[in-house]
Amino acid sequence: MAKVSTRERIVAEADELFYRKGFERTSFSDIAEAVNISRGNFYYHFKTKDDILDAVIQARLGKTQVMLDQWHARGDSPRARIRSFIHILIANRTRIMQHGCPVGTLCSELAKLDHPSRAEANRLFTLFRDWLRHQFSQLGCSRNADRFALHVLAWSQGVATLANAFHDERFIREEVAHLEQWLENCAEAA
Amino acid sequence: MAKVSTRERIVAEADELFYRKGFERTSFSDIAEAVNISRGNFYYHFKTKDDILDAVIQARLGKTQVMLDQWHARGDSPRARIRSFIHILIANRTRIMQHGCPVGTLCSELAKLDHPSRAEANRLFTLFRDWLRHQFSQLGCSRNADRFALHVLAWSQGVATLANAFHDERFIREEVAHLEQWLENCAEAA
DNA sequence: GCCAAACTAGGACATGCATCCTATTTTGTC
DNA sequence: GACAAAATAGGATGCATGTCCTAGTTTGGC
Repeated sequence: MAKVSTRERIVAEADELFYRKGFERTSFSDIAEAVNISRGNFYYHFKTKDDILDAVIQARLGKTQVMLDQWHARGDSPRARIRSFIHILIANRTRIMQHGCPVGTLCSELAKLDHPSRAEANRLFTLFRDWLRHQFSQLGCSRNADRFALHVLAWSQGVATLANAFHDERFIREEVAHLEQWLENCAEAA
Repeated sequence: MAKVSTRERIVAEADELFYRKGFERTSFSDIAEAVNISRGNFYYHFKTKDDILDAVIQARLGKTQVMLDQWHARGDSPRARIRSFIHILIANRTRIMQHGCPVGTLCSELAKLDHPSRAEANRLFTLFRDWLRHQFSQLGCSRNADRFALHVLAWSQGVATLANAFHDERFIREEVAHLEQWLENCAEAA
């Protein structure tokens, strides 16, 4: 059965709404309505809106870690794992074109709000960064591992931002191909 | 004298505040306080908050066009002009690390809000895109001009997003150097 | 100097929001 | 089945915000 707790449902719906509408634009009523509970009940599970944000960030961190672990469990090569990362852009293209990158847009929004949880949200970036760095190291790019990691991360972010603005799927595919090509050659360049 | 009109001051302060705090987070009171006029006076100049946003976008479009024109007036080569574009990242690095790219963050925010002025804000991207495409054409990359334009734009966006998250100036400089290097070679690759 | 038009001030209003409070229902345990 | 604890409902509260309104002040053309 594995009944989903109310708390988990709140976090899941908040996650989705924060992604689609942004953190600030999402009200308690929005989430309560989505979860189908009363607004008052809410405060039994979370004291403040910021608490929900924290829970959402933790949930995203957890889900991301699970995803990365799964890629490792498949026994792929480091290069294939990096390719998996790049391919998130393709897999999630529809939503990225609609709402941008979940990580990038959240971090940008919290930066503008100068929100206390900003640092915690940035850990989502750090998680990918560290993971990518590790893959590049295993690929034999130890010296440039962190630079390459940031490079791939930045590239993905840029693609997501523009894909969101221009709603352009072809652009995503072209840039992904371009980035994959770079990935094939980067080991030698190192 | 060239006395600055109240309207112009409103637009200038709103521009700045929208950049620093985001559109939604910026209230009428914030702008009124910054301009040093009463909240009521405001509505003599702008009927709604959205009207101010439109004015800000138009102002940004105008300023951007002026900047591009100036680069042309200097008589630089197309490649040097593209380099000028890339160097915005360096010139504005402090603010980018604090608040991100003014264009990217605005477009992202309006996308999340599903705001009517979203398309108009995207014209800021289009302005750069068309201009970059033109430069690449003159560089002899006609076939890939638009692809390259989008590529440079995306790259810059990605750098701005990560620089904002990680507050990392060295990263900006490295990526700019990297991008300049790409620029030197892209004509041949075309 | 007069007068209409441009401009400014500041309070009023309705709305939406995060948060709080209290009363009621459900659930787990003995 | 009793009872405490967990969970839920929904109204109350206070505050900030966008918008409106009306009354006062300044300014430019004659």
